[in-house]
Amino acid sequence: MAEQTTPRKSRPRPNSDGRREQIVSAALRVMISEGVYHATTRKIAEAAGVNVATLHYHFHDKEEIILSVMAVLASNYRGRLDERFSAPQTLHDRIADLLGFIWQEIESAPGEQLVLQEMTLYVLRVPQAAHLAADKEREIKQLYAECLGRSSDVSAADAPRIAELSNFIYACFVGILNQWLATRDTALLLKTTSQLVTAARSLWPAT
Amino acid sequence: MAEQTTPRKSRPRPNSDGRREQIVSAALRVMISEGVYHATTRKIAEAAGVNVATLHYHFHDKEEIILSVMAVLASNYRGRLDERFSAPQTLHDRIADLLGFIWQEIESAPGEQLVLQEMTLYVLRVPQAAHLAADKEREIKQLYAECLGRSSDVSAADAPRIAELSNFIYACFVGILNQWLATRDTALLLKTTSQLVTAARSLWPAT
DNA sequence: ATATGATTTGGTCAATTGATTGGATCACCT
DNA sequence: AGGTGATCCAATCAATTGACCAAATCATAT
Repeated sequence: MAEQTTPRKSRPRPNSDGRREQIVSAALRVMISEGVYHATTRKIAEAAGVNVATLHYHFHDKEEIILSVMAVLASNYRGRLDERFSAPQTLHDRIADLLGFIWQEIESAPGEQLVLQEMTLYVLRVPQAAHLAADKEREIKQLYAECLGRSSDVSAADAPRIAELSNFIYACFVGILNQWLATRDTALLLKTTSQLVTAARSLWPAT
Repeated sequence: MAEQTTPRKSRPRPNSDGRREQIVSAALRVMISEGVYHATTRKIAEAAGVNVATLHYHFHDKEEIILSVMAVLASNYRGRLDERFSAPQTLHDRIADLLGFIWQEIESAPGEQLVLQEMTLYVLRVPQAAHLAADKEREIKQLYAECLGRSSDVSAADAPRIAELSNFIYACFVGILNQWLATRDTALLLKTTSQLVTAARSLWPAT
């Protein structure tokens, strides 16, 4: 089995560098165009330009590929959210900015969002992977909480209430996203999102 | 092909009454325990106690069975929501009551809710059935709007704003439901739902 | 250059899948 | 009783799928 995290080790190896990433990337492309459940090993291999057996050389089985795609999606999202929101801002403004950023993420890659939703339901049916759904929830909520918690007018003592607010925003926006995936009604999404901004602000009475 | 809507016609038939319902019900049971994507014709036939070929006698193909299950789920939901909310009530109270009712629906049949979510994503990958996802959205929103619109302190002229409010409540609660399906954290769902009640009320300033 | 181990490949297997066929069975009519 | 059409079933087909194997290929160390 190949190592994926450390690109170079003491023992030299033939050039399989980045092959896992290449396969995972191809798998994501297939999933975007055909859906998680129709992403077969053959389609993935073809999209990656490698033989089907090569998939099983770098990955134990198909499920490991799927879960790797999920990890990559989550990691990408985390990265993009992290490298933003450095300038000081009031909570009031930051709530609107955060939701605007999330919408921008969706608009720029709607296929990935649909895959992410499919993936969530997928892991719920795999007993040994079901915890990944809850893990993803917790992680994203944590990111939102950090983002909102660093607002200029929020103190560290507000952390618990910020966590509650972040959870509310996250949970509700997932629903708005689901609605958009089903209807592709962008005007409606923007309208509902602005309602969510208003509602979220109303949940934060000044201390 | 058998007729499903009219149980009795002028021309008499052998005893296949209710066979479609029997098969659809078995399909739903399989989907609840194994997921929409793992509901094979053989498992459905076994659960229904009939031969696999009988499935194709009553249904054109497997997809027709799946879509029938979706129709049944939506119809059941519509029915249960409709036969409630007859007593007069203020909008303030009705918002909380509606969300309480929805949670009760989920709690009493969580498996069906997961299937419904899977079904929504399923139809989005079937071009000729993708419109069903948007249809479902519109229908449920319509139900919520009717429910809230019949509040004692709401006039017919408020219809557009009631529609907006209903959409907000529906969209957000779908997100809360998704979170609960992933985490099964009931305490969190109740907390977030009460936040949604507060937020929704704040979106309705008295005219 | 040759050996060595990592990597890739074509070919293949066993299992599962949705769907079909032809005949058997049933209820009802004359 | 015999006919008729609807209904059901055992058996099977063709396609797809995930996984595996033995041989070929490649990169590097010696």
